Amino acid sequence: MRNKPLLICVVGPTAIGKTSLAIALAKAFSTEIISADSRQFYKEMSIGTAVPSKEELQAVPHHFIQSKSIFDEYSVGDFEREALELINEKFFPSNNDNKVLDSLVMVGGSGLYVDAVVRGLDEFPTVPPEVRNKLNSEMENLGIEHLQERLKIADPIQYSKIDIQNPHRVIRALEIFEFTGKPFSSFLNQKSTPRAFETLFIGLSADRETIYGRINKRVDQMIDAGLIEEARNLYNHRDRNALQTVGYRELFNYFDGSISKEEAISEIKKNTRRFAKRQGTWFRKNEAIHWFDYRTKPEEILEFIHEKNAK
RNA sequence: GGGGAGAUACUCAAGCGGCCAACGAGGACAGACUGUAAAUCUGUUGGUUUCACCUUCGCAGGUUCGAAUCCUGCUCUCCCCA
Repeated sequence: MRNKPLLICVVGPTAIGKTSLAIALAKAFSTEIISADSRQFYKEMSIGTAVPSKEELQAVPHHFIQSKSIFDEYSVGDFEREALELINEKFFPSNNDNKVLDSLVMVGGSGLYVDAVVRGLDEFPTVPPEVRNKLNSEMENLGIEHLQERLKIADPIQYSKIDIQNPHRVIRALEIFEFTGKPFSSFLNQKSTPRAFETLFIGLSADRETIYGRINKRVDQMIDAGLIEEARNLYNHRDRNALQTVGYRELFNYFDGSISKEEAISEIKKNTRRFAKRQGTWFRKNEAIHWFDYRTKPEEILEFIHEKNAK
């Protein structure tokens, strides 16, 4: 008999079948689903992010799906806080009338978001967007070298640790310094917050060819389902961060005439394949994941979880 | 039938006597990753016993100390005139 509740994390590359497995598991455990998918959060996007269908959403209570707007400022940190709060409330309700759950299912292909909930990030203050905007334009005008030099002085530790060629990394470290006056590295490795639940990772996998085949097929289905219209309605907001997303960017390029429709579609496929590759790289190094072939019956995985959980 | 242009690694494409296993781009593969993460960035991409050697630039010869680069013939592709 275990003493901590269980968070079952379903991970794997895009289009592998995480959604339906998660639903099967949640049903079996009479519990609910937390989405750890950095793009399914947004209510303005649905076809291109492959959010669960109406039926699927009705079958099991889902959290975080389409709960935000692309106009919101939303980050992994926010997600970690909100998800933890929710998990806590489900496992240890503050109100005695609420049902106590002893397990929850979390699904998602966003490695960093999953890890944030399971392992936690260090605490950083929220930096106002103007700080980053300023750094972005500084980079445009003066080049990355200039920012690198600044970081070298502001935070030599981080400077030697991060990929200095990567603007996102350099700017992030600098924005923390700019806003707080303290180096980014000084926020690292604060006290680790222990989780009040156990985590069990279930990974779905398939050989490369299979994944790619599924991706190609799914992209065609998205187009048939009206992705082009969905993207067209968002075209005016194409600069929003949430819309820096595979399936939308390529169509924006089609709308402004830089590529043809056919090119856009094959670019979506290509970029989705690359995305799946990066997901694989991220998850592969997580040794806690128990991998299953994508065709494995949910019952079999269920049995595995029960076995594992009894120990 | 006559005239012209060209054949370079997975693709496109530079190179026009030595600094070339061969610029660059694409693609593919691999990797990184603490609030932009479906983002962003990095590396590799002829072979091997990998700080060295071997085999490559349509094919076969030749010139040269030395050729992807020059010469000859052949094969194929494209364009123009008939």
